[in-house]
Amino acid sequence: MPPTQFHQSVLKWFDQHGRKDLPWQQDINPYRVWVSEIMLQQTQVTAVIPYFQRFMASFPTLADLASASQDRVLAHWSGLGYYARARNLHKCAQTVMEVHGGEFPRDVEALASLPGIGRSTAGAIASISMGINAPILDGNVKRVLARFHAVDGWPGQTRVANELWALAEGYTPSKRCNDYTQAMMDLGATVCTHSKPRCEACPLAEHCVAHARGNPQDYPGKKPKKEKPVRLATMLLIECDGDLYLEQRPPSGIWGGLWVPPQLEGDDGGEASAQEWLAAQDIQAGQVQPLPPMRHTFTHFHLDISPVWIQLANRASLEGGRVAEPGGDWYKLRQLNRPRAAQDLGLPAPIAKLAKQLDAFRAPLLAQEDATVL
DNA sequence: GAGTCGTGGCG
DNA sequence: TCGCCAAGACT
Repeated sequence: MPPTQFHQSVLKWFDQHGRKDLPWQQDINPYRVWVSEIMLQQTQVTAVIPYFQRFMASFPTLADLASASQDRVLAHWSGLGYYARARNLHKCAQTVMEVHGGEFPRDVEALASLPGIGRSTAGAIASISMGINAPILDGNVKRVLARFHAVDGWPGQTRVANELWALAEGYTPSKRCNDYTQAMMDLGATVCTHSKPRCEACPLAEHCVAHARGNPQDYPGKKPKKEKPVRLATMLLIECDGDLYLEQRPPSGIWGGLWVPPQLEGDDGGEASAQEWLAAQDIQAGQVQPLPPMRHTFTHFHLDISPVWIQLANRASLEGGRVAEPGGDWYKLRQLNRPRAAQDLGLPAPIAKLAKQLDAFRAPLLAQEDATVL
């Protein structure tokens, strides 16, 4: 099928069925498109929309983002995952301000050299917000092209990726490249879906090899799977008079820069381990009580969490035992559990959940204490 | 090339 | 409940 016919079919379909009302499709400019593309990496549209809205309300321009603190940027990312995206986003904003005079370079390679922007994201920003003829190859486009040409193999392999990039480049039109880019993503997201593709609604079905073979679901090839290892952690929910003690994670790695309770890694002893830890730290605690364990699954491992609620009579008892480890701070549970937009703190999703559980756990006990006093 | 890096939804 | 996966990039 000649490229001209291919993109004409796709554009015609887009005019009738494409999405045009997503938040980042309004008031299009490189900044908004860039933020949306970063948020949408490995993340579905429905999850991104509220984050994008809050983000734009707080950081309307590139300059606003560049001058914000990393903590505040991470707080706006809290719950969205892949936090390196937020750290790179912040760094990228500052780079564009300092190196490019506050304007994104109108050049795909220059875009791709910026932090957090790879080849595909650079193509999306360039085509959608600048009208530059540049191909993209995100998960949607990979799926559409792999099926259309029945490309065998997993796209993680260089050979397969090169093949798909060549196809993507060959089909990208010089006119309406912005609509074409959006159209291919829409087609992959709404018609050529990974399970139960709606081939009857596809403008390319007539010439699609996988459709002709009757096995579109077999493309693209699946990534070879591996067992996810299980890691253990006892999380110490140290609480004093409604405040929770949290520490900031190191700048890179899991939950980099986010706030979490002290944890005993590789240990699921729960209450017993917590007691041991308290004794070793020479900390006098009040009540020590286990909360229901939870499993949190990352891309490449399971984390089995044993939360323990540790009540302290006063904060000094903790500070006395942990003077060697500064960097922690106290946060009001009530504040941690406010709606996300009001938060000023980046919390990983399971930690936010734990904070809520702890609050719920404490409520009836507090009521009981009040009743006893009366 | 293989690992690392989150989270929520869905079958 | 559980595995798979969704608008990838970086080391």
